[in-house]
Amino acid sequence: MSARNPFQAPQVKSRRGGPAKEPLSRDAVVDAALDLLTREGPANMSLRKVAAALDTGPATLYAYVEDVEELQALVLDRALGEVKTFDRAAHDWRHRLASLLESYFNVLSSREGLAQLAINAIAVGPNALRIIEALLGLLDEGGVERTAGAWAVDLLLLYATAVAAEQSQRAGNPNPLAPAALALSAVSASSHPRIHAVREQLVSGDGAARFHWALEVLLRGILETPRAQPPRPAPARRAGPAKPARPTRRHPRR
Amino acid sequence: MSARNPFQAPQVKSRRGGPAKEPLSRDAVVDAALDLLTREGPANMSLRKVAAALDTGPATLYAYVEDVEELQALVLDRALGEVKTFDRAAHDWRHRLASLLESYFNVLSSREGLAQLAINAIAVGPNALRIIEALLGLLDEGGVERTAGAWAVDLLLLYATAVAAEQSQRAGNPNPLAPAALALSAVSASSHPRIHAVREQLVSGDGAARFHWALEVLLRGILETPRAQPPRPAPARRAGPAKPARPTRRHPRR
DNA sequence: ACCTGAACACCGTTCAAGT
DNA sequence: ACCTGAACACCGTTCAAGT
Repeated sequence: MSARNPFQAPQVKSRRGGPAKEPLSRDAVVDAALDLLTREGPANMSLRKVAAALDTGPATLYAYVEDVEELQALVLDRALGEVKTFDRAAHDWRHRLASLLESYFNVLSSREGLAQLAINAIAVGPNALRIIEALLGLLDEGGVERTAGAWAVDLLLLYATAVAAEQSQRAGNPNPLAPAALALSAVSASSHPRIHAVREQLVSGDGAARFHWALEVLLRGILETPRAQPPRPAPARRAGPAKPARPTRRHPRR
Repeated sequence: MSARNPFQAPQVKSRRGGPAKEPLSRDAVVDAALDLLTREGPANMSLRKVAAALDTGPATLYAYVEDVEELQALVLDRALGEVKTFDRAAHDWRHRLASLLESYFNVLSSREGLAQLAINAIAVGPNALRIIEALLGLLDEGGVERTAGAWAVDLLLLYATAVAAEQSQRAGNPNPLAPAALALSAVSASSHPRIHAVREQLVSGDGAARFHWALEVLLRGILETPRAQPPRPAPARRAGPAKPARPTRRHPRR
């Protein structure tokens, strides 16, 4: 808070590139940071570099931002502004949900280091809220019960975030299949036969196919898994065993 | 520092605690680092602190370790040695799988910062391989097809790791429900009605119930979701919307 | 009162000099 | 040949002095 009103400026002063100083603001700091992240990568989004980009000393930023963690959270949410929370082309709720998560995933993947920010900061900025609200709505439309919906949103975002982070950190390495793939391809067939047998798939590059498969996995599971505590009025007994309710499942094949 | 030991006898090199030098080794470095992580937290597992704990200068460690990233990977795998890959009490493959993932989750949660390491490093050390091999075996036992099994292992570990990281970083904050819960509880009912309705569950503390619910979601989904591309020779048509054509760069590298 | 240069207490990594 | 102190190029954060 204490957000200096951005309209309060006396006059416009050449804004781009020029070293001419303009009054700082929280927004300007976040803009500069996201800009730096986009153009120069995550290693260059330090407070000092951001300050330098704004042509001031590192101490100055502390007037607008509590600490570096807060700056990162603000940058993340600013970037999440690009996530499209609805897709007017898709009418089926499942497709709209897939489309939303894909947009989220793509935005996180669009800048190196952004996904890493999303993992470290629990996103609760205005844009994160917009995304969560939309996801809850879609799941509700799909008939998912409320609490399960809340947990499901967490699970879906966790997954999309983690995959984005995993892939983008691979992107950081010059060699796309650097040490991990190398180690896996070297696994001996005798000591680890199953890994050996699927060593290709474990590191497989086809991110899109995997992403859609996992989304399908998550949605099916979410639609079919009731919470441990069934929604019927419980008897006098206290709330419950930590253990999952009995599987009750046939063994589906294929 | 560098308190020269007055007892600096050319004696046997008393191994614990004493500043008497013993020959370093990669193992000793990893041990010291894990020890530091366990006792002093992730912020204190810097190369410099590890070197200091071993009573030497920071440059010395580079004889045993490529860089800090490698050290972190080694520490992670050392810690993963504690994961129990089989549980003789449980006979059902589902329970054994749940038990294994729980053990993995518990180990990552046992030291602050460990889960964070697991997210950043793609785990391919010997203990990670042991865990992956065991998971592949369990899924095979459950009738999951090979490639789906490989993807499923990735998904299951990703989830367990992400949850551990999410929770442990909450643990870092003095107030367990610090800024995230606060922000969520403040969400207005009019602008975000669905979030408002489930604001409790979104941040809900009952980690165990959620973990089991999610595991159930993942397993059901995995068992019931065939891969997008059926194993028959595909016709000319493409399977999906097929996101971006990947760069296909093939630099020999290194 | 506000702003910020300089200082503080750290990093990871490199290198040349000492043994 | 090996080891490592010192140096280099960075961090985030604090504070006192200057305007």
